[in-house]
This record gives sequence, C-alpha cells and structure tokens, in this order.
Amino acid sequence: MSRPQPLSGFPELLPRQRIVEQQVVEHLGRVFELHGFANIQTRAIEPLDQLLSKGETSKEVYVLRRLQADADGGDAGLGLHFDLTVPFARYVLENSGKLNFPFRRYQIQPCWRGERPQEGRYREFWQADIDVIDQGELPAHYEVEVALVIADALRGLPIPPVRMHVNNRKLSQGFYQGVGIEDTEAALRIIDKLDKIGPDAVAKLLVDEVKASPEQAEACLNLASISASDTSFVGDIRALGVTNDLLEEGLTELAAVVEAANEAAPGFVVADMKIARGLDYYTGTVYETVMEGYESLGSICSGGRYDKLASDGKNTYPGVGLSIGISRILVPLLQAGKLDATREVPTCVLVAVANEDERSNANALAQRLRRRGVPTQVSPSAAKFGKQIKFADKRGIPFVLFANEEGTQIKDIRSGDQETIDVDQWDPPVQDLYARIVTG
RNA sequence: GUGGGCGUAGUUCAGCUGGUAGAACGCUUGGUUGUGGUCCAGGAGGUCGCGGGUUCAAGUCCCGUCGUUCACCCCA
Repeated sequence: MSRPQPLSGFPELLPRQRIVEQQVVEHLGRVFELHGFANIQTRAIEPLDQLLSKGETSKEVYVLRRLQADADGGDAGLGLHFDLTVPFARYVLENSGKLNFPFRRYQIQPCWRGERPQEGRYREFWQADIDVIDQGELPAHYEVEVALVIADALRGLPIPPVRMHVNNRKLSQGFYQGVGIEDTEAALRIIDKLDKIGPDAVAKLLVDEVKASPEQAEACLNLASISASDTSFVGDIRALGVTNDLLEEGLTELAAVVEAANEAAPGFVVADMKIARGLDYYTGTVYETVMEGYESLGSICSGGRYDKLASDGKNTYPGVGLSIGISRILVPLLQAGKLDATREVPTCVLVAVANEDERSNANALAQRLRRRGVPTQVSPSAAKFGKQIKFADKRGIPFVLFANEEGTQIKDIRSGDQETIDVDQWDPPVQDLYARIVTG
C-alpha cells in the first residue's frame, strides 16, 4: 500500500474539475463586486472561545496545536473556522475604527468541520459568503438585497434551478409565545427537523421537550405547514388566530422581503414557515436554498439576520448575510458528470516541434501567440506528428500549430481542418480561447 | 460518537457451495517511412487493503484492524 489513499471528507479535484470550480469562484466574485461588495480574507484560525460561543456547530471545530507544545502547558486555544460569518464578526469588531458602515463584503475561503463526511458534506469545504453589517441599526431592506445578490449569483451558474426558502424567526417565536410555549428556541430547533422526521415525530418532541400541549403542538405544525410564493401567507397565518407583537413584527418583515424579492427576481423566493436554522445567532430573517433534483443535499446556500453576533459591549453591529456552499454544489455535480470543462489545461494552441533543432523556433512562435493573449505551449518532444496531435487531443487542446519553410499552419484537431495562417494575425474563435464549463 | 454495506489491474467491476487470478475501458508497441481519432494484431500491469486464524489448499470461511461508503446527529 505505497500509494496514498484519499482522505475522506477532504475532496481534491482533478485539473479539469478545478477549472470548473475556478470559473464558478470567478463568476461569484464578479457578481458580488457588481453589487459593490468588497473582498476580504480572514485568517484560517480563530481563538477557540470565539468559535465555541456560537452554537452547536462549534463542537465539530478542528483544534490547532503545535507538535512541540509541552504536554502540561496549556495550548493557545486555537481552532480552524467552521464558517465565514463568525470570523467576519470578529474582524468587524477588531477593525471597527477603520471600516466604513454599512460595510458590505464578500469572502470566498475554505472552512473546516469535523463532521462525518457524506455526499455534500465535507470536512474541508469552500464557502462564498456575503454580508452587510452596520453600526447600531441595520435597515431591513438589506434583508432583501442580500437575497437578490444571491439570486443574481446563483442564477448565472450552469447548475439546476434553485429556490430560496425564507422565514423570520420573530414570526415563528412570536407565534410560539402567542400560543403559550416558553422555550421558543427549542421549539424552533424541533420544527427545523420537520422535513426529516415528519409531523408526528415533531409533535411528540414538542410535547416531550418543550412541554407543549397537544393543541399547542398542533398549532406549531399548522404554522409550519404554511408556505407561499407571495404574501398570501400573511392571511393564512392571521387565520390561525394567534396574536403577539413579535409575531406581527415578523409578519411585516417577511412580507416585505417576499414582496420585494418577487418584484426583482420572480419565482426565486418562497416564504416557508418551517425554515428555522440550527444556528442560534440568527434573530430575524432566515434563508435556506435548495437545488432542484438535489433536495437531499439540504441547503446549498443559507444565512440570516443576526443582531447581536458582533458586539463589543459599547457598540453592536447587526448584520445580514448568506453563505453559498461551493463544495456542496460542485462536488456532487462534478462527480455525477453534470459539469465538466472543455479541456483539462488552459492551453489553446500546441506548437508542434518537427525536430529538436527547431525547438527554439517553436518557442519563438509560441511567445508571439502568448503576447497576443493566446495560451500556448510547445510540444514536449519532437515525436511523430501523430503523437503530438494525440498529446493535444488527450488534454483537449483544440489547436496544433505546424511550421515549415513555407509558413505556419494551424490545425483544428476536432474538425481536422488545417489552414495557413499568420501567427501575428490569427485568433482562435472566442469560445476556444479559454476552457469553458460544459453541462452534461 | 452509534449502526449497516463495501475493499480484487490505472479505472469500473466479475470471480458460484474454498482448488495457486479474469473482462471491459485506459496505457503501450506495431500495421501507418513525420498529421491523431476508426479498425486489426501484439504487450505491460495484481504480495486480491493489512494482520492473524481454520484448512492438504483461502480472493472466497472466521476474528481483528485500517480505509471507504450509507444512515443517525448536525449542517454549506
């Protein structure tokens, strides 16, 4: 067993798959920047106490320790970040004096969680995260805006259709208060399991764990069953006859998000009262996004509003943001062959070498193409031309350039067409200049 | 962490109730005297995950171990 085995949960891509990932990341960054989000990077590690205070997920934090650290000496208490929101909140507090608010940023980096891997769940994975964070108060319209940025970003990708399910925690918790349930946080976590375990099991959990009466449990399930792609859910919820101030606040906020989103990106957002989110720092709007045909992956893009995540005691910095699970989307699609690249190298032209004495001429030709922006490489050996063409073919390089006393000829190896060209004039068709993503 | 499936060639897999290892694809050489892909003929490549046990004999049965995968948990 001398050949290394892959490490479960740490996916590594082959060159042609990486080309797909690279272009997806570039696309996302471009869209985020079109919407005025600035890019930042944060370090891979955070102090453990920072990570551990933010909910259940933190139990899966990878801890960092120097090999040389003495056995008895306490380690520094560092861990790899498990998302990009918590590091961002820390970054905002640390740099609050140097940032201008409202601050909008995007971040595309790997995250680590020590969970058992599964399809769409990895121990090292990439997230693309956008957030808007303000000082003191965060206007509600940002809850619409971040959703629309994501709509723009995801709809521009060659992936199956996606739909964003939105809820508001005030709405749910206000409703639970209104029916007389005390531990509304716990009720939320239980309702979040509805899709997985079904209504009967949820009702039982509500009765057992938050001491709900069967009637209260049924009211919660009635609420959770409501969903709509327009603001009609408001009427449906009012019809349940529960009154509560927090509920009203949530209704107003959610209605605003759904209405504005429908106007700007019809069909993208649906109000769904069973969305709750496991992370406990969310305080208002919460989002989950599913990809058509890949519902079993769970949410491929989630987030929400957090009013108290970033606070230094004096100032609080409420924010709202969403994270796209790049690995969760891409790795399954790549493995299923639904996404691929047109070639596995950036090279557009391979310059053939007739014999080794001609190599410097071939290098010079290649350099002339490169100067004009055409990715070019020179054949590794002066093998038979058939072999050199095969070299290009196996990598998906579309063109081979031949040179002799009479001039230079370019061959499109897909069609077999070959023509005499001037290397200082010739351009490949735009679609062949760079590798492209193709869907299968 | 708990429970189930699976580890055989580069890859995907076959190998019956135990009898000293097979296919397809890929790779490679030639047919093709410097232009690939098709076709034809040849070739290389495996300590059957690892360790132990049962047996005259183990890829096959048993135990352990490691890896992997699925479900639970949780989430991107």
